[in-house]
Amino acid sequence: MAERKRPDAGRVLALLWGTPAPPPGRGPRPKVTLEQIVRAGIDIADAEGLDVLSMRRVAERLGVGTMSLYTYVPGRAELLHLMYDRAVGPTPPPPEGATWRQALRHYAHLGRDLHHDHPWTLSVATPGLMMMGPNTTTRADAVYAALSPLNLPAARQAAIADSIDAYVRGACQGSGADLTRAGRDGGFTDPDDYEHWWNEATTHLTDLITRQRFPHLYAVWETGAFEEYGDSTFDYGLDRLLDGIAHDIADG
Amino acid sequence: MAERKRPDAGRVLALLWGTPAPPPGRGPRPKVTLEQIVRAGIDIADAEGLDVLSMRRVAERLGVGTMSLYTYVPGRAELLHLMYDRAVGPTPPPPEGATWRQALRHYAHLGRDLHHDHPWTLSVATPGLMMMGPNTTTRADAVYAALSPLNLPAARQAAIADSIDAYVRGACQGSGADLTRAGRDGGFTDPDDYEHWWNEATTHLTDLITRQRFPHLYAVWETGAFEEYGDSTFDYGLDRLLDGIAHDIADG
DNA sequence: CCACTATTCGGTATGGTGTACGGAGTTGTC
DNA sequence: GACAACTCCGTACACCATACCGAATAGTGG
Repeated sequence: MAERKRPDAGRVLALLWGTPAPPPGRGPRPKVTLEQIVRAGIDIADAEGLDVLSMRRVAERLGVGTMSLYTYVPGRAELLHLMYDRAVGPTPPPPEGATWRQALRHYAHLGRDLHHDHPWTLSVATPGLMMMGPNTTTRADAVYAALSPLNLPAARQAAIADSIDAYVRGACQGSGADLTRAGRDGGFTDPDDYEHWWNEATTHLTDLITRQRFPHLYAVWETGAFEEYGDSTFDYGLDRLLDGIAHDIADG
Repeated sequence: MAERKRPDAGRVLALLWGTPAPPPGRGPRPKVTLEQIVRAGIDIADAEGLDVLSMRRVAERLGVGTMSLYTYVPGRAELLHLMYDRAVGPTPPPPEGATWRQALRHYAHLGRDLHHDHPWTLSVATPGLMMMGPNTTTRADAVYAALSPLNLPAARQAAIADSIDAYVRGACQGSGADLTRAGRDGGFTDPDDYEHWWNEATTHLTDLITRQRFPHLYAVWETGAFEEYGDSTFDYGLDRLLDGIAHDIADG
């Protein structure tokens, strides 16, 4: 990585929102499209993780020279933004007649699915409005649409939406749950290698995390509760958060 | 980055938990200590972000050759683990006589402070037990100690602790709040540059995010609610989550 | 049809990265 | 004094993003 190049807000927004097919220009026929580049990037990141996603790799996969990509995309950082918005994709509506709470739960699950299917989104997401592409924006609008019947002050709506988003991101990132991802992030190519590493680590850890030194943690650890993180754990926290929000709204 | 080296669980755990001063061995006097290396890494990451933290930079700052670092640390990834546990540091206890809820809130704020003071911890944190150093473990034990009087099943305790941790991480990561960090992540060195970029971006965004296309998002956006993320927003979600947990516990 | 011009393609070069390897030098021990 | 263990670190390699620029291409105005 020899980055450090200042991004161009206008350019990346134009790419995110821009018309899909500019009229065929003057030079040689383009060998690839922006669409293909973004898709190739997503494929690589899905399969092998963000840190092997290099411009060379993308170009290779498309059968073009590395530098040709720069005709379509200002650089790697901007490509990541485009990938993110495309990975978000369209936002299916909540079931007909859903309450605000069911709708928020629905959108939270969409977020979880996104991070599950494309784990690299967790590393790209530097929130703020930096990367508000059309799909991301549409999804945000849907969330506020679900909240709007409640007639809450804007600041409260934002706080609610932010809280849920924070929980979803954090929960997906955390939890040694997805062993494949954890292994990949740790530098393993082969999941079996990771399995081995994990066993070795826990072996050493059992020598260190003893009942004497860490009694309370140990009590939970020895039940194996940490190895059972799954959808139900995700939903537990989400439902508590929604409970709390519902209670706040009812009071307020 | 030409990483892809499989980490060594035993080695990194030994470094994390190891005796601070091994007896002076046989060769030349060491010019640096592990302690100094870790501290230098933290200083650089705090000041300039994770992606300018290179082995060369660390060595430079300490006045040693780059490769000398590898005498003390197996590689960059392991250094990050060491930095993380040291950044966590000791865990001050909650106020005397605190309820479980006050204690959890206390620890959540400690987490927020960590991520605030050392934003790079958010990028390092690949949870799971990969990097359970002594400080991290101590903090986890403290959290379970706060929960233990409630006599909840282990799985429930884990779900509660995970939820709060998820929220804290997600909330710190999210929220365009910390402009300094956001700017640095975006590739800016000078905060003024970032300010300028931000203004340009919002100018363009106002053309795209219109009342017609995104009415609900627009309604919140136009109040300026998104620019006011701060401690109170963090606490809003945290308190909702704690409310929900309290309600769940009371129900049995 | 020709010249021009806008545009794409991509080779080369620069300055960065992590780290494998191995030699040089230093120190405690026998 | 010899040896062994240890630290330091120069060199080398593979990889990265990307600046720069020339070559090739195709539509357009004359």
